[in-house]
Amino acid sequence: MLDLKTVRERPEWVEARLKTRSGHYDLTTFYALEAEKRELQAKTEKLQARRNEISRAVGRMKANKEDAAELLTEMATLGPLLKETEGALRTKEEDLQSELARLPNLPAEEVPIGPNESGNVVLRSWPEGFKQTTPATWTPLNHWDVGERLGILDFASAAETVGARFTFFRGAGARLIRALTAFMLDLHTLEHGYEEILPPFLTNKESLFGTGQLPKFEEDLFCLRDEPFYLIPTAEVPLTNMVRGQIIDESRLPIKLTAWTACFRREAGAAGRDTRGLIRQHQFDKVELVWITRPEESMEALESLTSHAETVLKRLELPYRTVALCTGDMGFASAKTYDLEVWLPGQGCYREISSCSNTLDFQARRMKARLRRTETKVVEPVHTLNGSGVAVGRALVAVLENYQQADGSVVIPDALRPYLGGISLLKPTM
RNA sequence: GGAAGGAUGGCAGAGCGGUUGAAUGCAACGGUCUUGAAAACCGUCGAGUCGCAAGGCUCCGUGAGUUCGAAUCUCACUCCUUCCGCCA
Repeated sequence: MLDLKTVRERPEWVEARLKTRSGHYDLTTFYALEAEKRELQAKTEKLQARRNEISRAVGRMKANKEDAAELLTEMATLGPLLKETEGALRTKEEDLQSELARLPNLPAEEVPIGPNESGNVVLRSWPEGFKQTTPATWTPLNHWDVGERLGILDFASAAETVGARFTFFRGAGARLIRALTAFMLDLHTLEHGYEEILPPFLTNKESLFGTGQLPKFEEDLFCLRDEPFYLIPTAEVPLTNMVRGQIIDESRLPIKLTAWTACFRREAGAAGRDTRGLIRQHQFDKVELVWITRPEESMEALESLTSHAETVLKRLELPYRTVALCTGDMGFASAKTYDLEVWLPGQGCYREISSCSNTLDFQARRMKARLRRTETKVVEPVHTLNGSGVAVGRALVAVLENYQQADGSVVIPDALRPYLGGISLLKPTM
């Protein structure tokens, strides 16, 4: 949620910033609503003040056994009028709020301006001097071919029992998912200082509003038929909402949380895209990183958080690059986003494996998550950040494609071996 | 699922329908005292919103109702606690 004051006081700046995003945002109805609302508010409060005055006077007169008939007559007309005005104000406020809630965050000043992903800027690649070459003597396979030959990915069974965009991981495949998850959680908790959380995989409307998935992106979510719950599309939702409604002592910040969860997405707008393989599933595992910070430290925190996600890929020795998303490609709540894209030799391209965002106070305002300054006692919104550290399914894709050998076998990355009970090589079964 | 109780400020915990935005305690902050600290004492101490300001208005789980006036009365809902049943 944008700060109402900023939107009101710097309209041309806000509009210019919004214009750099994809989609167009017209603020004229917003400003009209805002003006009407303030007028109504002034009127309502004047009436309320009078009502309070009268009831105080009536109380005093009754105590003194005086006659309050005249005041009661005034209330007879003022009462209904007030009720009507209050109702109108309330409606207007709701309209205004829902206008405001539909506006995305303003991109930070340093974010490159661009219309879509073509405007993104590659900041760095790892390892340095990495060449996107493929072996001369053999052609790397797609991960789904690698996985099926190893007997660890079973798409057919999933299609049968559930439908498209689901997978059964079998044997070493299931174990690899578990190993990747444990490796990432250990890294973040033991070396990067995060608290591990195991949150609920269901959430409610309020939390989804807090992080910005609702009201605009309902069609991306799975919801239950008989209960008012949604399946989480990312652990960002429960983790960030842990501080919802709270006033946190400045001394307790930053709060750094990590969690493994399954994530559930409708992928409603992605029909026909990435239909094969693990890249775009309705359910996938992800290790998430969330920071709750003081405003002045959030941009630095974004660099740390991103480096923590990068460390996962470095330890797994997976080539990747770090990309600054441009204004046209950023998510709704984000003010600044870095994507990590991992190299997939089987497909000959880089694919997103992590997305790290600073939402500044955008989610905090929606959640009413605030901090209290130690010195001044002033209360102000916290800043929230989130990032994947990293997507587990896509990490498996990257391992399968990068570690495959000419004979169809897959070498287990060193970092994962402690989690795989000594397995160091997966051999094809067919 | 059944029964009972509860929901008030950072926490604890009062609150005859009318200066109660809310006693009291703790915590916190400022000060006095002290070489320093502790203790003691004095003071400050909820959030939001409108306004240049003075000041006004809103908020005691949520919504509706009764009333001139509701934290306080009525109804519905939500959540929490305890007991019973069921259950991974």
